[in-house]
Amino acid sequence: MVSAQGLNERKLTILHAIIKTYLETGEPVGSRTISKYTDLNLSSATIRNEMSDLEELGYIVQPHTSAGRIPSDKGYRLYVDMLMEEKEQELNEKQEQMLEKADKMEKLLKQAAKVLASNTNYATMVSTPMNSANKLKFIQLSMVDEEQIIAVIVLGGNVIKNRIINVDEPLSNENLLKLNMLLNTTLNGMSIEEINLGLIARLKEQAGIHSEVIGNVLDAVADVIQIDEDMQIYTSGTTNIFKYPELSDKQSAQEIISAFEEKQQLTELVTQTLSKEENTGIQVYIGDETPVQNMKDCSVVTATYELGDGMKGTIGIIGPKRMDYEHVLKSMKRLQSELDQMFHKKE
Amino acid sequence: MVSAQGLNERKLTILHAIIKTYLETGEPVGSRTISKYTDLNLSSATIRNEMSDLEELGYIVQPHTSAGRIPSDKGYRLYVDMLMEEKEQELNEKQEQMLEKADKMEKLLKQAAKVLASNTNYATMVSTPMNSANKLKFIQLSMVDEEQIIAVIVLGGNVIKNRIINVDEPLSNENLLKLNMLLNTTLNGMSIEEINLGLIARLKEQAGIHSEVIGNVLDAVADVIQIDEDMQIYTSGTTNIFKYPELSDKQSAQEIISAFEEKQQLTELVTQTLSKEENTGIQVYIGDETPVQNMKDCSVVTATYELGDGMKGTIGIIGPKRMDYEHVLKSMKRLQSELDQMFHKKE
DNA sequence: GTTAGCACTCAAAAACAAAGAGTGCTAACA
DNA sequence: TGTTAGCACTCTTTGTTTTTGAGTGCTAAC
Repeated sequence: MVSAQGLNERKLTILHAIIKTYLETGEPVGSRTISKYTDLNLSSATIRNEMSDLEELGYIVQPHTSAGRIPSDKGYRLYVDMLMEEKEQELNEKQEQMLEKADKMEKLLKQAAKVLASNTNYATMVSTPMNSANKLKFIQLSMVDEEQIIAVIVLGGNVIKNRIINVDEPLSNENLLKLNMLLNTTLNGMSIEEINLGLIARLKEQAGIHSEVIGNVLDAVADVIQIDEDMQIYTSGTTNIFKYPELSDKQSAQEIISAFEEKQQLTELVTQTLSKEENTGIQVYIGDETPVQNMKDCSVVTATYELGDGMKGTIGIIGPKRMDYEHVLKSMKRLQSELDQMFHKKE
Repeated sequence: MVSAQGLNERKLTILHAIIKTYLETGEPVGSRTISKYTDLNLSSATIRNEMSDLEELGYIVQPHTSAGRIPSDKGYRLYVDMLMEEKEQELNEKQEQMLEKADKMEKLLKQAAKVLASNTNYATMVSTPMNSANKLKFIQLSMVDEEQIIAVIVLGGNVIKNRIINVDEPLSNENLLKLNMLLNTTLNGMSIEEINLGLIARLKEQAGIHSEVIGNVLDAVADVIQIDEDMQIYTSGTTNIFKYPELSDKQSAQEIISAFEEKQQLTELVTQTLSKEENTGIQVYIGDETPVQNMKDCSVVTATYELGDGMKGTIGIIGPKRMDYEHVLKSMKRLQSELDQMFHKKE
C-alpha cells in the first residue's frame, strides 16, 4: 500500500479535488478551478504553489506548460487506495440493468458481461469458472506406437485429461520410466498455476540428454494442463473504448481491441487475477501495473466469483485510467453477489 | 448478373483501368493517369469525355468536382462479375502461411481464421460446421405446470432439443392440440433455414386469437431452432480494418468491430451464405448488398466448406470495398480446398 | 472523333493571427 | 511566514486567409 509521503492534509484535499474533477471532466484541471471547487478558501496562486509541490512529488503531471494538471499513475493509485470514499449504495437504483435467470451458465455469463458493459460504459470480460485451486494428482506417459505417446493426466476432482503426443524417435522403456518418475515427483500436488514456465524450464533441464524429445513431451503436457484449455472468455462492449478520446486513437484502439480478440491475452489476466487472491477478491490495475501489456494506457479492474468446489471465474472491466472507480467497484461488487446468488440458488 | 449496358469495348477498358488503379492506390484516379496507364493512346481529354459518360451510367463517381473518379458499387459489381481476370495461381507461392494439422477441429478453425487474416490483411471469420440441410422432424408442446410449457423438437438426424417456455396463463388442452397440429403441419420437413421471420409472422397470424401467448411460444421455438444454437464463430484480424482509412474513422470502426463482437450479426451472415448456394460456393457482397447492415461500407466475401453429411461451415472475409478481390478469391479457394483436404484425410 | 488549351473548382496544406487558459514568479500584504 | 494580487510568458486551440495543385468541363481547332 502506498503511503502518502510528504503529503499534509491540505495537499491531500487538493489532490483529491484535482483527481475527482479530472475524472468527471477528462480535461486537465487548473488552479482556479480548484480554488473555487474546494471549500479551502485559498486563492489560485496558493493552489498553484501546492500543485507545483504535488507535481514534484509525482502525483500529478502537466501535459505541457500552460496546461492544467492531470493525475499520474501514482496519483490514481493513491486515490484508489486512500482517497476514494466508496459511495454508499444509493437507494434509488437509477435503474441499472440486472441479471436475468438463464438456463445455461454460458448464457448467464455472456449476459453478465453485457450487463456490466452497459452499466459502466467500459469494456468487459467474463471467464467461465475454472478449478484453479485444483491439484495435479497423477501423470502417466505410455508409448502407443513407435511415434506416439499418450499422456494421461489426473487432476484433483478426478478430472481426467489425455493427449496424444507425437515424437520423432521412440523412447526406451527405461527413459519413459524415468520421465514418469520425474514428472510425478516434481509436479504432483501442485496447483495448476504453480506450474509456470520457469518450472517447466527447470524440468527440461533436469530431464537431461533427451531434453529435445522430452521438451516436446513437456510442452504438450504443459499445454494440456494450461488453465485455458477449457476456459471460455466472453467479452462485451469492446467498442465502448471509442467513447474515451484518450483510448480511441488508432494505435491504442487497435492494441486494446486485438487484446480482446486474441483471448490469450485475457487469459493471462485471468490467471493473474486468480493467483493473487485478495480479501475482497477485487483488484485494480492502473496503467503499467496491468498484466496485459496492450492495456498499459488503461485501468483494469478484476474480481473473482465462486461456484463452490474451488471453481472460480473472473470478471474484468477495462477502461480509461480516469474511469469512475467508485461506480465500477460498486457495479463489480453487485455483479459478484448477483452471480453468487444465481449459482447458489441453482443448486 | 449485371449486363454492361451502354458500354463499348473502349469504355470497358477505361473502367477496368480506373478500378484497377483505384484498388492499388486508394486515391481517386484522374484522366491523365488513365491516359498514360492504358495502351489506348488517347489523350486525357478524350478519357475525360469517356469518364463523364461512365459517371452518367453510374459506374464511377466523383467525390467532389475537380477530383478524380472512384468506382461506385455498381462499378465494383461489374468488375467482380466480368472484368476481373482471376490471377493464375502464381507458382512462386510468395510464402503465404498454410494450415497446420491440429488435433481438434476448434483449433483448426481458429487457425484458419488467423491464417486467412494474415494472408489477406482483412478481417476474417470462420464458423463451425452446422448441419444446415437438416430437416425438422417433429415438434411437441406439453404443459408442465400452470405456467410452463416444454417444447420437444426433433431434427433430422434424431437430434433432440428441448426448452422450457414460460407463459402467463395456462393454455387449454384444446388450444395446445391445435397449436401442435399447426406447428407440425406447417413446419415439418422444413430445413432450418427455410424457417425465417416471414414464415414465423405468418404462423403467428394463423394462430389467431391466442397469438399473444402463442407468439411467445413461437419465439421460443424459433429461438431453439435457430442455427446459432450450437454454432461457434471464430474471428481474427478484426483490427486489420484500421489499415484502411476509409473504414477506420471512429464511426465505421465502431460499427464493424461491434458486429464482430456481437456474433449474432455474423450468424446472420452465415445463414445467408449457407442458404444461397452458388456453384462455386463463393459469394461477394459489395457495400449495401451485404446482409449485415453494420458492414455497409465494406465488401464481404464468403465461402462454404463441407464436411460431408451435409455439415457445412462458412468462411468470411470483410474488408474495404476496394479490396484486392483477385487475391481474396484466390486465398478463399485455397483455404477451402485445404480445409477439405484436412477433413477428408482425417476420416 | 480527337485533342490542345484554358478558365474554373475545390480540397488540402501552409501560414498566420488571435484568443484563452494556465502557469511561474515577484513583490506586497497580514 | 504563509497568502495573494498582478503580470509577463508559454502553448494549445481555433479560426482565417493564402497558396498550391490536381483535375475537370468546355470550346475551338485539327
